[in-house]
Amino acid sequence: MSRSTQREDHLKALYALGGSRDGESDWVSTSQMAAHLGVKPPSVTAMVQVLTELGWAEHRPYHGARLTHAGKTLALSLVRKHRLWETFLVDRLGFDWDEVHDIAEQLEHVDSVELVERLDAFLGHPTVDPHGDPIPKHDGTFHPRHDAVLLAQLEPVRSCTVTGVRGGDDGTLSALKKRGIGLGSVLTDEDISTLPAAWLEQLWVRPLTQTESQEHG
Amino acid sequence: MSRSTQREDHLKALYALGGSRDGESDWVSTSQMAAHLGVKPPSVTAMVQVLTELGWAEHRPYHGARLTHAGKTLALSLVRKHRLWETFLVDRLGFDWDEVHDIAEQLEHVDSVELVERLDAFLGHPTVDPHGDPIPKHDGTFHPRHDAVLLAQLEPVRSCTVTGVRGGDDGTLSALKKRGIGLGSVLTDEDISTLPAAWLEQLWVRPLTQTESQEHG
DNA sequence: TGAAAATGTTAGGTGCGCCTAAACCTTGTG
DNA sequence: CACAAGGTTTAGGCGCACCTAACATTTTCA
Repeated sequence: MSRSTQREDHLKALYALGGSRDGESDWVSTSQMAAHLGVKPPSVTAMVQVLTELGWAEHRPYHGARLTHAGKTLALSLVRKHRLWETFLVDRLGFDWDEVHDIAEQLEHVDSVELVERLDAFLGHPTVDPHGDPIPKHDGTFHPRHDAVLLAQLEPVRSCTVTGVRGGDDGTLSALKKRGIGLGSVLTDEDISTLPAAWLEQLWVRPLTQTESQEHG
Repeated sequence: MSRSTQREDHLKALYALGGSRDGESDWVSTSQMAAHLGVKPPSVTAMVQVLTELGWAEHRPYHGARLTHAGKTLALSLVRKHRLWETFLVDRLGFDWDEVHDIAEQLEHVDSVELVERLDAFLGHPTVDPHGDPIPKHDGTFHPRHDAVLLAQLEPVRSCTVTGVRGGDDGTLSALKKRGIGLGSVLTDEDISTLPAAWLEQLWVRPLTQTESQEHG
């Protein structure tokens, strides 16, 4: 990979683990990042120091690292590329949603601003990727996610439609597929009670409307 | 770039410079490759030795290197990827034909057989890329190039249509574009006599049919 | 509160692709 | 036929990202 691919991967890890709240990102520990990236903690320490010198992260030794504003902007542009490519792979090339992560991972490191913008236009400026995750706009802001909530926060628990999967590693995705769960799937109360607890924090859902509820009894 | 990107680039250089005749490739000198790849000769020597160990090239010290059959097959799969991506960039994303080389260079190193085959299908199994160069099929053979000949071999010289550009570095391509020459351009006898001599070896052309000749006086 | 356990960083080393400088062919010429 | 000129390979280093082992700090809980 090009010299900067590693930097980009660490930046993305920081974004993925540090939370993307409005305002500031959370502090992320070295070993968390190491686990996420499949390397050993000392490697992360070294890389985080580079990111710090570049002004993309700040590092409190023994406590963790987090993105600066500049770093977050950059991370968002990577997320944007990743999700646009995933959309291309699924919508245009017909891949399944659980097959595209690794390929998009490689495609997202292709360096050309023009390419991203043309791809975006070609796809019709999509607002969410095939996993239901929102695609950042060119300026780094998100299209608002309408009425979706995490399944764990659905109160009271009732029937709902799956609108997205948070995180979205291929393992979870194929497990979901095996159970017949995809974007747009309808989950009944009983369905929900039989799901692995971990998934409650991963599934974005939208409660069914009155009409929809009737159709699904 | 991933560990193997360098190997792939050297392999492609060997293919590009060694000629793609049916049968055997020509011997290519270390410094030729070095110039082509933008590195120094000793680096090429080292890499060629690696390719030799992998069974992709043979090396006669002080004389040069050439592809083995296995190496050629691999090189062709890279050429295939490159040209399919170029086709995508021009036909689907609307890039100009002289802008796409560098981007395709990066895209071609993405590692996924499935991706290439789906891209091929998505593009409608094209037989030539936007420069008019033939796209190798999955099995490494070429679609036959119909009646095209290099302009230098056009005998007798007469009006013709441009069907391809050999080599196709971005410099030559934009020079061509500046003179209004692209795929499908018609060149008259006079046009041809004013072209830089170097281009005669680079332009693939097809003589005009009777009917076409009349239209262009 | 003061170890022991858990976590993070520094030190030192490896592989890879690249470089420059020096030693080594091969070739063309007197 | 020798030797100068030119291209090629070997020798020796460098930067980068990674590792393991050793050291430093923070956290946990008796």
